[in-house]
Amino acid sequence: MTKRAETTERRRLEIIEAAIACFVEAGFHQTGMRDIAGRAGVSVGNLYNHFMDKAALIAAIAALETDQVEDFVAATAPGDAADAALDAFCRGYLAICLQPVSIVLTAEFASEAVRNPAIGALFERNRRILRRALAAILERGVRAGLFDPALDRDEAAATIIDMIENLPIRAHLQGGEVGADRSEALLGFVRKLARRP
Amino acid sequence: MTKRAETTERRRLEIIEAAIACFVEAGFHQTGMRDIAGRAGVSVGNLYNHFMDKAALIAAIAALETDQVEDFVAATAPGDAADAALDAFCRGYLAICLQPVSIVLTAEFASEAVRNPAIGALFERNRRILRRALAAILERGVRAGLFDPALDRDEAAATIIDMIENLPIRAHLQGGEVGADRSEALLGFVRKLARRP
DNA sequence: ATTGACTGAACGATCGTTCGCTCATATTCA
DNA sequence: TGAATATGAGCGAACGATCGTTCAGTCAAT
Repeated sequence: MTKRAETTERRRLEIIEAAIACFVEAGFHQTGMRDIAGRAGVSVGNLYNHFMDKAALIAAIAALETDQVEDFVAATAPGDAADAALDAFCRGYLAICLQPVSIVLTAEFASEAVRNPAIGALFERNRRILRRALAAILERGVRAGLFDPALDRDEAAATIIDMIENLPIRAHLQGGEVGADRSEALLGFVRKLARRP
Repeated sequence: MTKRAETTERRRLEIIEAAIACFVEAGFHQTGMRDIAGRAGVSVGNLYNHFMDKAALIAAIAALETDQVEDFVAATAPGDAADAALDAFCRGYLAICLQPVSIVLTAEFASEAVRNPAIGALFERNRRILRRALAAILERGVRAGLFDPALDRDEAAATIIDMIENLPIRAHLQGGEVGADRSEALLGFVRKLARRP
């Protein structure tokens, strides 16, 4: 890669990070291009050399999240026992969702996705990656006789992911923290949901 | 009530309903006061005779939701057996959340609440009413020996409410509907979560 | 005679985006 | 290799549109 292309990519990332910071603080629609430019230490006009428009910036952030999710899913070892894998998946994804960035952006993306199909597709794509990985763990557990054979794997996976994503948001709204007790309570619910009757 | 006060209140409701319709279509921050005024068949200036500002309009909608939630909670008969009451609560609240208005507004309020403390307080108030009612049902079930005594009533109640609220949103994003199968799957998860081991 | 619902033009601020411009770097050619 | 050319990152003023809000004025109900 040439030196020019390197600095361009670095700048691109700087802009994305500035945009994330702004969106977290103020939300998509309350953040202006001038806010992002100012935070990134760049002119307004230059934003448009790196991104077609504001929507492209939002999409780039969603794409960055896809990378993070794919890395996480790839790191969940498929060799472990299913019950241990389920625990590891929940703990790992909860750790991701507990980041302040995630808390706000998840809520922000969700509300945007409900109305904006383009964002909705990107959002749904991330969810599908997670859902499939978790459903595979559940399937493995059912085959091993660990989990309830009557379990609807896909629906259960989607429900568990929702539970994990919502815990930090809920805690944030109640003004509290997600301590070890709450994490363990969540894990208990998940285990109970998967366990055979 | 005088005739004047009557028409004023009717007008106030018309404005709120117009605002809801706009917010559902476009979201809080993409909806202008002119959009609301136009939809309500009223001048922009007149909006400010009924509501201090845009935030007051949003708050009024949240207050309307509080009424709906309180009515629902009051209607859940405390005489029923706890397991039947749990079913009824879930089905009833799911029916509320399945309304298109709820789907979008729930997501919209959640993302707004994360950042805006005033809205967050209103939002959290509605959640608390629901949480307490459901926690009471769980408590009754535990006392009757129907539910798991080790259950964290509050945390379980909050989790169940999240599950119910998220099912319609998730289905909407996936482009599908919430049929009887999905509703029943959700109910199964809830029962499993409450059941004693 | 007084009140207050109602109108719509107007205000200043801010929005996303464009555009003419400069300048450092990369590429091409003598 | 050195000079000429092409490229695109970067700037910031300016554009038209739209934002939430105000206000002087009208008119029907009290």
